[in-house]
Amino acid sequence: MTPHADVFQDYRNQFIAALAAAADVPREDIAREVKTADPAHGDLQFPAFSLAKKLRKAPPAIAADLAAKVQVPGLDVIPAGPYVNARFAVMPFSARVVDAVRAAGTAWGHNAEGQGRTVVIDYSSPNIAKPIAFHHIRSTVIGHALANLYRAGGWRVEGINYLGDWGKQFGLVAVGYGDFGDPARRGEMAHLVEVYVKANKKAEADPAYDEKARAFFKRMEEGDGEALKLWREFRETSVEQFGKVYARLGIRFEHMEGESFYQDRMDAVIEEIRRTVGVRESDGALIVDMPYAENEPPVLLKKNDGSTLYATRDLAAAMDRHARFHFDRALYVVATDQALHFRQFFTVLKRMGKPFAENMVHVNFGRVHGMSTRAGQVVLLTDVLDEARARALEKVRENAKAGRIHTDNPEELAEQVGLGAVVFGDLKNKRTSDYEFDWEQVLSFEGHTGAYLQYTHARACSILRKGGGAPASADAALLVLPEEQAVLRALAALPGAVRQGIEDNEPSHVARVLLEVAAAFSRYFTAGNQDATKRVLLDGNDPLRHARLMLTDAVRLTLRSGLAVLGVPAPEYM
RNA sequence: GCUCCCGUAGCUCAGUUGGAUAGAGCAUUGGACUACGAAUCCAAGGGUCGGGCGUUCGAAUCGCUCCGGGAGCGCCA
Repeated sequence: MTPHADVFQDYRNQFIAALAAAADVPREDIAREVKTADPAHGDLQFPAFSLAKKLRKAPPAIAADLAAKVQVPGLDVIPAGPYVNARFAVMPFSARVVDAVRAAGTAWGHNAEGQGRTVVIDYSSPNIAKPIAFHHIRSTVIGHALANLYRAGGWRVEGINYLGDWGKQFGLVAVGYGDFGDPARRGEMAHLVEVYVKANKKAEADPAYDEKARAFFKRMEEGDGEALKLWREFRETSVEQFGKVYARLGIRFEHMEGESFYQDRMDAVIEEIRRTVGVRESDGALIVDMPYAENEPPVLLKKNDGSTLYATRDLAAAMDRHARFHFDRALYVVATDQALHFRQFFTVLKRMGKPFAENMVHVNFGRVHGMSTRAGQVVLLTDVLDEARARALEKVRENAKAGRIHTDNPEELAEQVGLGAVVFGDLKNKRTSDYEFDWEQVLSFEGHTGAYLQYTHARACSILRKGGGAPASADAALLVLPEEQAVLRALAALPGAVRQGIEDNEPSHVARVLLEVAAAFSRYFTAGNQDATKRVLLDGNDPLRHARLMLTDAVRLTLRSGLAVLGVPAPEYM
């Protein structure tokens, strides 16, 4: 990784430096204003309005003046009204992009800025014994992509699956098991979920039943052997099931933990809070004694029966994680619903005098709406993945029959395509926006979907196979077609998307760039249908053929690299 | 009721943190396979950026307000 692999950023920095020197103002004043331009105008634009007051001149005059002074090799600078526009000259731009991509290979887009820093990412973290519905895909897939993203940024990543394996919901399952349980289906996750749903419903209607569940959990906290034995068994069943889904998604956590991990530290944590912030009793419960906004609920550490709550366990876990990993950043990939909890939880840590609380972030995401179910039940994640695989398989068979593809393992390919559709479907939008669940949309392989990226990647691979692979060297100066220049610009955007993705904890930045790459390359290779001179695989030993193969290889590498970050498989045939 | 988030094409969403004529996909209509594989591409129609007021050279983006939707608001996680 050379420090200047981000070609786009290099040009931008040079443009800024030249403008600052020409206008005799601090670089920061210019840097704020320089944007990527509409392709019709160029690659970079600087609106001169902000200098008008300082220089006491009209913006168009400033732009004209600056344009005359700014000289950067490889950058064509043109004044246009109040704007100073700049366009990358075909050379050296083309050569720099192609060289950078091929030097980095499948690590294209990566950087080393996080070197020596550690991020802890709490993601997926399902609640054991609660329904594992489709919406769990969000924390899992976003967290996984973030883990990959930070690794691509040079960070040390400690991914933690922090199971919700402690709390009243276990009491509900245990008590409910007596009434609704089927011993023959004892080891089935789906059965546990059924029991939970029924017990939860009953508890909502009957306070006495809820009380029984609470009492069971209290027994767990007191170390009751029989209660813990049942808990251990249910936990085991759930973890086993989760493992299958994670394997399918290609996810491996550095740490598999759970709230139960901290049960024996509750007293010490509460004692520390008592010493630093203060605690007090309220309606029989133990709460953190600090100012609360009107209408804001207090942070509860213990219920009136003495058992603990998740806030208490989260506090213990946070301190433990900092002690273990000395993190520079800690992410909690959890739905927006829990915003209040995290705000309070971080506030308590700050009041306890923990500076690391400043580096903790609630990476929130929106809800999944409209989960209209087929049989009136929750939509399970595995159901969606199965359905996606089934639909992809139809398409694979169809294409194989038509002679378009040859694969010796249609099932595996279908699984990859189905997975790509579901995973990418979740990651392509900003994580904070709500998610509209729609079978047709989630399972779609047409348009700008996961399959689109995979297809484009497979096509690039196909062209390379037919063309005898990527050449050792070629002349990038020959890549003068507008279609080729558009592809190059898309490729050059990946490093910026990775950096921005880390800054915003937002995988969709990478997803968007990949769509741009695929769209630009798709336009390019279908242009060859109409106009044979635009094809990659020209006859003979044409230098242009070499240059285009090299470009195709760069596309292939960019898609592979980006898809890997998103956790989407990239098959070579499709 | 209070707090926070959201409202952009018929539908699902982008919109470079205040910059030039608001963009994609789906759906609709028309077109491109004897072709580097059509899970693709091209074209067309479709917009008072929820309404109003304001801030300034400039607003989908910032502020105020109204309308509409969502979430959270003590012993669940």
